Amino acid sequence: MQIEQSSGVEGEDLVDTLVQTAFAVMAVLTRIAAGHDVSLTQLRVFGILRDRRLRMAELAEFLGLDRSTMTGLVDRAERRGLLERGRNADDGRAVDVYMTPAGSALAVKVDAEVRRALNPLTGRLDATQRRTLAPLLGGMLDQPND
Amino acid sequence: MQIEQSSGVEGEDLVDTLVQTAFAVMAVLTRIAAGHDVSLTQLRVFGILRDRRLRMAELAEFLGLDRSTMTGLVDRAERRGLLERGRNADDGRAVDVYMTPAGSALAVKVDAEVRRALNPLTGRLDATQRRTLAPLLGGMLDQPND
DNA sequence: TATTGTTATACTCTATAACTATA
DNA sequence: TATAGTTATAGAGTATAACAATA
Repeated sequence: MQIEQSSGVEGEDLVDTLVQTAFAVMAVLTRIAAGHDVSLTQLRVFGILRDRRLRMAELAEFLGLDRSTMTGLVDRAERRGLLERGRNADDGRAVDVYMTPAGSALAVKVDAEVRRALNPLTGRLDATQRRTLAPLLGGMLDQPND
Repeated sequence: MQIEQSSGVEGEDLVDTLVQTAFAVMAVLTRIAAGHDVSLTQLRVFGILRDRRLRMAELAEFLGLDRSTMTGLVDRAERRGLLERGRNADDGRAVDVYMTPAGSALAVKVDAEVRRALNPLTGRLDATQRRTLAPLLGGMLDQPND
């Protein structure tokens, strides 16, 4: 399996390559996120809340994290003015979370940087290869994993 | 970019798909690692030390982490009998790290689990697609990123 | 009674700065 | 003087258990 981003990719199988690709992509994301003093998890939060307003519990569900973990995560982002909490109209127990304009602006900037960073990676493929790769990866993701 | 593992992959571009794939793969790795009470970083250490004995500084370099971070990382793994420290023959300042038999055994077990978990993912592709995908991803990884 | 979110607590990962032992 | 590793410290991410407020 080789859980590292070593470069030599020749005879290994698809799983090896998948794992190496995943680590390479995560390294890029982590580096860009760190450049804006946000964590990978916060990046995911921004992606999820881009066009949604969710309750804490729903956000936790999306992220696969415990509800108690969300408190600190949202606390820190709120303290920096990137997220905000608000009341939920339907349920007095629930707390909604949503992006602030500053948070959205940061998300857009990070998105652009990620594209700029990853494009040279995907750019090593020619147009035909790119058109081939996307649906192949997409096909793998189509169904949720066990 | 959509930094989340939502399922709908239709019109997005290759970068989106790549990021989603990376998150999906990392989720699998994290879950399996957690099942054995090891972190993703420790999994990477096992991958790197599989067939090598490295100095602390070299291991840090491979992982892209600070040397001070390695101390705790190796401490915890050593305390659990998965790694060991030893003297370096050439340099009295250096400390070598290497897998114990127990560590290697765990690495083999985790490796098998990862393959079992990821194969259904790759298994959704037919043989031709699999033969196409591997070299495409490999081509992207061939050169180190900026 | 059950659910939502928070708090208290504990552990891991991570970095920076200061220290020691060796080169 | 420079390098290797560790320690001290601080902050983020994560989970479990206990709790208050609401349903």
